Order: sequence, then C-alpha cells, then structure tokens
Amino acid sequence: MAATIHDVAKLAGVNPSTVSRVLNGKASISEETKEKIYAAMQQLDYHMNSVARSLASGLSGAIGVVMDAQDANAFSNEYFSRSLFAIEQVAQAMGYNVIIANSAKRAANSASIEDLMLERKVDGLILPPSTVKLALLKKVGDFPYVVLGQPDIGKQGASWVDVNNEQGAALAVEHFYAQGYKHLAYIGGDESAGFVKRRIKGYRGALNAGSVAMVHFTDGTTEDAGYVALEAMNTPEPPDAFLCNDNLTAFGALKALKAAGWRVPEQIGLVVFDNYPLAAYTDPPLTAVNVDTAMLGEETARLLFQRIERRVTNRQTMLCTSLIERESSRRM
Amino acid sequence: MAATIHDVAKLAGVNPSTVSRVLNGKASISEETKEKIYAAMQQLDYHMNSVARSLASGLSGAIGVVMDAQDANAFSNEYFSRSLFAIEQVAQAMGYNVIIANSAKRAANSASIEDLMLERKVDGLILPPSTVKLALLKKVGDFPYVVLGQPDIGKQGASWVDVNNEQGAALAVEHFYAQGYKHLAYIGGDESAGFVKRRIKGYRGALNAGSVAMVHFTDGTTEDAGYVALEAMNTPEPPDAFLCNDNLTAFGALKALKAAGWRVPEQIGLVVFDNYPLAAYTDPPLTAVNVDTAMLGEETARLLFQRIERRVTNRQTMLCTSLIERESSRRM
DNA sequence: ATCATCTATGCAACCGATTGCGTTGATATT
DNA sequence: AATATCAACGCAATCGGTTGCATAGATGAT
Repeated sequence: MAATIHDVAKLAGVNPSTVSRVLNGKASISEETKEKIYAAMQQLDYHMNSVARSLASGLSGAIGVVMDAQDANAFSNEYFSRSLFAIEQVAQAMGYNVIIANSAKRAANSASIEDLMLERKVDGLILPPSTVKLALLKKVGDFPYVVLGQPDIGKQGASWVDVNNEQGAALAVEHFYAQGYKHLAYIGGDESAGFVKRRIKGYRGALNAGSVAMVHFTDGTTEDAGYVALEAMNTPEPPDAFLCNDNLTAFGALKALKAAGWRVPEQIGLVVFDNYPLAAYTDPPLTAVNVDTAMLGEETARLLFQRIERRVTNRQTMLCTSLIERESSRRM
Repeated sequence: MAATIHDVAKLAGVNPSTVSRVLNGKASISEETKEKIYAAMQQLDYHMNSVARSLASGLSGAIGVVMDAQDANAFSNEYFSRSLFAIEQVAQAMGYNVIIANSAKRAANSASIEDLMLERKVDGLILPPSTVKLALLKKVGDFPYVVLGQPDIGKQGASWVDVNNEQGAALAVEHFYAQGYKHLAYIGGDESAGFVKRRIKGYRGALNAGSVAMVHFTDGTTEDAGYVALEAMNTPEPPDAFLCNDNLTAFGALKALKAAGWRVPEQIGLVVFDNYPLAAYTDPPLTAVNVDTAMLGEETARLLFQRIERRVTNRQTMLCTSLIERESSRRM
C-alpha cells in the first residue's frame, strides 16, 4: 500500500496533524519540523490521497462541465471544444479537475447529471443553456454553477457568460453596408434557439430604415442551407448578402450559390458567425464574426470559481465579437 | 446538511451497515427491511456521498482522459473530440465519470497528470501516444491504462487501441489504381509522427511494382500543403494523385491545385485521411479514408474497464478503415 | 431433540485525511 | 517575578461510507 500521512508522521517523529498542516501550509510549523517531514515524504514517496482529503474537507476538488451533444458530431462542435480547453486550463491552474458529462444521451435519466452535484462529485457546474429549464436547477439551490451561454428561459439571476450575439450580428450588417451590399438576408439556424433569436434581433436592429429583414431558417444541415439559399435567390427581390448562422450553413450556401453561377463576393456577399478554422480556406475565404471561445471558456471558469469561493454574487457577462474580414464579403 | 446513511438507518430503525448493504445489493436483506430503508431514503431525499464511498472502497469511480493539445485549435481536433464523446458514453454506462486533463500546457509540470493516478483521483487512464515515453509510465506499474493510438516507442506490452493506418493507406492506393491514377504521392504530416510513418509504410507497400514512392512532408498548415502540392506538380514527373495526411492538408492542396488551374478529379485525384465532417462539402467533395472514431473511443474505454476489473491482460487492438468514395477521386 | 446451516442484521474497526481544542515551553509585558 | 501572549505541536473527534466478524433466530437434517 501507498504511504499515508500516518506513515510520514511516524517516520518524521511527529503527529499526523502536523503533517497535514505542513501539507496545507495552515498553522505555524518550525522549519526544522518541516524539513523532517519533507524528508520523510520524499523517502516514502508520499502522495496525498485526494479522496480522503475531500471527505474531510467537504470539497471534491473538481468541477463538472455538462454538454448536450446529441451525437458525436455535435460533440465535436468546435465552439464547445475550444471553450472546454480554456476551462480545463483555468481549472488546472486552480488545482481543480474537470469532469465532463453529456446530458443528451444519458441512459434514460439526466439524473446522473444531478448526481454529479448531489453525490458531491463536483464543487461547481458549468451548464449548457438547454439544461437550465430542467428540474435540475430546482435542486441546485445555491450550489455554484455558471451557464455557458445565455439561457433562453429559466430563473432570473442565474450566472451566465455568453458572447454578445446581437452585437455580432449588427457588426456583420454594418460591414455589409460598408461594402456596398444593400439587400441583406439571414440564413440558417433554428428559430427556437435563443442565440439565433438574439442574432436576428441584432441583425434586424442594425438594418437601414425601410429595409426588409429577410430571415431563412434551415434544418441545420449543409444540404438544406444550399437549398434554402438558392430558393432565396429565386424571388422577385433576391438578397445580395447572406449572414450565415454557422459554418455548415455557410459551406452549404457558398457551394450552392457557386454551383448556380453566382459570383462571391462580386454578386453576393457572405459572412459567417464564428471563425471556424477552415473558414479561411474556403473559396473565397469567409469573412467571419469572431467569437473568442478561449476567452469565453476562461471567463466562465473564472466566474464559477468565484462563485465556489462565494466571493461574488451571481452575474451575467457578455463578450463582444470582432469581425475578421476576408474575401467573401469584399466588394470595395 | 444532507442526509447520511446514518440518518437513514436511524429513521428506518436499522444499522447503517444494513443501509449500506441495501445500497450495494451485497448481502441478503429481507424485503421488509428494504422497504423501510427505501422509504426512509425517499423521505430524507438521501443521496450517496460518493467521496465517502471512494475512501472506503478504494475506488474513485472515475477515469482520466489525457490529451496533449498544444493549443485550443489542436484540442478541438475532431479526431480526439469524437473519441472522447464515445469514451464518455461508455464510462457513463459503467457508472464512471470522465476527468479530462491536458498534458501539454500543464504549468511547468506534467506532474498533475501523474497525480490523477497517484492521488487516486482516477481508477484508470487513457493516454495519448506522446505520453508513453514520459517518466509517467515508469510510475504506472500495473495501474490500468490504455493508449489511444499506437505508441511510437515505449515499453512493450502496453495496451493500446488504434486505427490500422497501414491498411487505410493501402486502401487509398488500391482505390487510386482502380480509378486509373498511376503516379501517386503522399502529402502532409510530419515524418517524426509514428502514425504518419505507418501510413507511409502502408502506402509504399501497396504501390505497384516499379512505382516510385513520392512523399512530401509539410509543416501541417493549410498554406504549406498548398505550396508543397504545387511544388510537387512542378517536377519532371508530376503525380496525378495525392493521398493527403489530414484535412488541413487536403484543403490546402485542393485550393492551391484548383487555383493553379488543375482539374480535380479529372487531372488529379485526391483522397484524405479521416472523414472530417466538411470533407463532403468541398468542391469537389473529398474521398476519405474513414476512421470510426466513435468505435475507437468505445473500444478504448471498454478495454480500460476490462483492465480496471483485471479481467484481461494487456492487448493491442487495430480497427480497420473503410473508404468513402466521393468526387475528388472519381475518374472512371 | 440436538446439532449443523443459513438468513438477516448488528457491532466496530477502518479508509486517510482535516481541524477545533488543549498543552507546553519560550518570549514579552509591566 | 508574576502573568499574558504566542508559536509549535499533540490529541481525538469527525467526514460518510464499507466490510469482516459475531450473533440471534429460523430452518433443516438425522
């Protein structure tokens, strides 16, 4: 068996509690005693049993990150992955572990998500907006959690961090006008999603007076995006620019438009939400509303740790987007 | 405070150990007593304290998945993400949690990875090939772990699960020949990576007798892939088909080739390793050597759990690839 | 009727830390 | 010199389960 705090104490000729104090730097311990204890730990190759510590301290030393990926493809969602990376960075710096859990495919019970909290496996939770409406949060009480994304509904006063979708959409609209596009359209996404609604709100709000807001929802697939884009072009007053809800949409629209003989960006401008790595390598490269996902994850994790330490009250944070201009919307 | 096993026992009028037995279904307990205990648990809204259980049982109930992402972009690596999704699925079905850890950006010490094991935070570890050479594994002893990917070096007898890269490359070569391409080239990747070496080995082995194996390494960027591809075309005997090491390479090569006036697939065939979701939406769509990443993750997790339960000895598994034929290599 | 078996449950040690309280000796205060 | 203060460390309870051993009662075998 591995050495325990008792073994170390015996070898160093002190009480286990003294070893514990050295380990945690709590009370005042003489240099001499510390030396002996460190030497003993070294000799026995001592490593803390974090489980025992958790039991005694009441803290698990882990946070849970919940996602709601319907399938492997959704999981691989760049947006989430990149945030997760940042979250892990922050957690590791804080000495915390990150436990991931998928709420979507739970075997008939999202209970296991709650159990992360109820069975004290984590000290805090990062949740996707979709889970906020669940019974889950009723049980949360004042358990520390932060929503990664603005919840559509749910109790007021929840902590969340999100990108400013309205601002991002407005940024794209302004860019379109600046480049001489006049008849804009929003394409892609699902009306029921809150972030889509907010983008459309920002898009509408930034339109010139008198403009008609065209919005074309899709089923989210690349194929449907292409189909819907062409359909939009086949109207009395076709748009000359598309703000694409996501990268799959942009890929589909771009492909279909080119195949139908439209020239991008000369005839039609394209801007996509989220600067997916490959956005720079399409033909032409896509102008993108950039979401700093690393920052998003970082802020979310930071806020969660502040909540865990009870240092702050609940709060909501929105991160501004920026525009990365590429060929797909360069007309001037 | 939340209810404990003692509270439940008192309310049910039994001994805590009896409650524990009911909880774990261990010994024989009368239906009558069970009823009383379940009722008490219900009434008190009892939830197991998994930390206490871990301490007593010596099992953490979690596995660790280590990755070595150098940056956020690498982390978002589809390949890894999709496997991770499958791993989480299997773990959740087994009642285990998944702790993720990034070995690359650890604050000056990969020690925190070891600590997952040494501090008993996890019962098993899924490691990337790169970590196998670390001092880490020296400390592993018989601690259960599985490498996700064939290690380049490291002690013999390690457990790993990987896709059969040689077979995949051979599959692509055979396909090229079947489609009438004659002068093949491998492009992309880094010579030092073991999986690249294995792909090239498979590629070479499948070439027709007398063929010259052309291999062009890149720095992994899309830009360099394009540059290198054009350079390859600008030789006395240019290739008429490229087997691309990864999707960024394929994107870069495709873009550069088209820009230089080459027609794909008529003049030049393209096959890419790994069926990245967007591979189907390039122009033309890319033929891909398909890696079943979900299966990869699933097998890896399964093997780990078998190792944890000491039910199997170490073993190595290779998954075969399949070819998804699309336009980029359709000449016939 | 006696003894072996078995079922159902209690008892208490244990897992490996943390921590409030108490004690001891040394230094500082007046 | 007597007392207050404080640094340094020991003691033992505690966190919430698990589990080997013991035991009482019920059942079965001979």
